[in-house]
Amino acid sequence: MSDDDFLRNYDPQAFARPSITVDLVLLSIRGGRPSVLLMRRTAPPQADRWALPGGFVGIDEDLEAAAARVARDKAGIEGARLEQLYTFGAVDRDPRMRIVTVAYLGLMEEGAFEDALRDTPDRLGAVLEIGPTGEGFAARSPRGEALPLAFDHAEILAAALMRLRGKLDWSDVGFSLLPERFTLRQLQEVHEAILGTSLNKPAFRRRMLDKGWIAPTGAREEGASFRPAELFRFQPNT
Amino acid sequence: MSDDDFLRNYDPQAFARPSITVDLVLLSIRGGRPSVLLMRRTAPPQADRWALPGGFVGIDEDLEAAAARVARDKAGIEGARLEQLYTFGAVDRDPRMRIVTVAYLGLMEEGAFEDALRDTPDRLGAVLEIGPTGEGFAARSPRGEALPLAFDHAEILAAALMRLRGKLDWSDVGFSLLPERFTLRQLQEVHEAILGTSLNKPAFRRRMLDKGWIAPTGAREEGASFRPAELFRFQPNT
DNA sequence: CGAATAGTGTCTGTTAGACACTATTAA
DNA sequence: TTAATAGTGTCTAACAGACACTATTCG
Repeated sequence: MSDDDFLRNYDPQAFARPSITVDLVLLSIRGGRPSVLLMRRTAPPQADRWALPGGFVGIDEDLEAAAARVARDKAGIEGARLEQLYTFGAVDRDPRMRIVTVAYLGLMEEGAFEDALRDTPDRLGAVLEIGPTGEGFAARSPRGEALPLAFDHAEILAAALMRLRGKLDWSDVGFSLLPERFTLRQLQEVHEAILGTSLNKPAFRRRMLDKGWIAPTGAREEGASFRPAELFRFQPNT
Repeated sequence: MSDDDFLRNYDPQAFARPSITVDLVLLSIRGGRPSVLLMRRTAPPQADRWALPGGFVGIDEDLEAAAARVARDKAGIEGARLEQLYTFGAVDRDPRMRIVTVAYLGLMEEGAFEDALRDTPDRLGAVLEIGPTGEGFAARSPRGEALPLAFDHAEILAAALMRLRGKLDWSDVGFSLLPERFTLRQLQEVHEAILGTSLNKPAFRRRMLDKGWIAPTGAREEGASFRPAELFRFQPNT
């Protein structure tokens, strides 16, 4: 930024400028399907459409802090793994005023996600569908009805799922979607849900064990009606 | 965003809000090394430090349009491949006022980059260095002097180079750094410059040809003092 | 014991690195 | 012909998919 520009814009009131919000894709794997928290809009514009939880960024608030605050206050979620996704700033993305939004992806295990949905009629865990190359995006209610989305939130959701897919096999994002202790089968189910494909069991096990990211706990699954699987935990690489 | 929040913030003057800028990492491979355009700051704060070209986002201007405008007006560059990188919004990243900046990565071939540096004393093509895992970042003048960077621009530059590295082998970014017709050796040099390693020639050729991204033009290099190499061009996958 | 899932051994095809080789051009 | 680089053939090691197999636990 040159100083000319700076001086012309120093007075925060002097020129009209966009507002900044954060919007959150709070995602988990529920029943083997990728699910995100959506809120029903109760007033115009876009009343009765479904929207991501979001909020304005405070003047003295870091972007990550704003995302964490929105997750807590609007969605009742703490402890999600938050990661910046992309910034959406099309001039006409909100009909009311110019709003640039920084989208964050928040990952959590199924239990925490379910807790956040309790007793809240205007909140829902939407199932995401998307084709192998990112085409054919849809958000559906758990019963399968297509959900109309507000603003450009379909674009944000598609970007979130594609980001997850891209990072899944070289980063540790998959573990953020599981409880602290998990079986290899659960880990495979998470990967299959995100990728939308089925995976080969021996190859998956080998790959995961070779990465050195998981350590056996010695404990085993409880409550299984047949042979219980070993429980592993995530251990960042040495 | 809930309507409560919306109403409290509807009046653009009612609450203090961050400003939005775009900052550009305009990058090319020059002499086999990754180089970015930096501008010397001539006034406080951070006078004599080196900064990325940037500018405020207009109230009726898309983010991409702002990035293209800054590339043209501040750097004299048109036709770069622009891609959103990351949004930096730490509260104290600029000492004057709260500024959230959306960083864009702009790639171009060496010739276009050289043109942009002509006759401009306060502008420079800085050579970037970074370790294999992203540590040890440095920006140096072509003569090798370390360049002090303004604000959080070292962080932005490191993110840019790591993004390039990550995308290099599955996307077509490498071709944006080459002229329309290029030899496989030039393509390999671009990859080596970005990755900071040397690559195996036969393996590299096979991989590139197998991807189906390049097509022979039939023409050959001119002016080589020995056997001239075949010229290829980029052709998006069928 | 039988059902059902956990977990393994092994074959095969693909791909990358290494290295030596042949091919082609200008001087 | 020679120097120098373009371009190829082939061996080997690493790794993923496929499939069949063994192991373990509950009822």
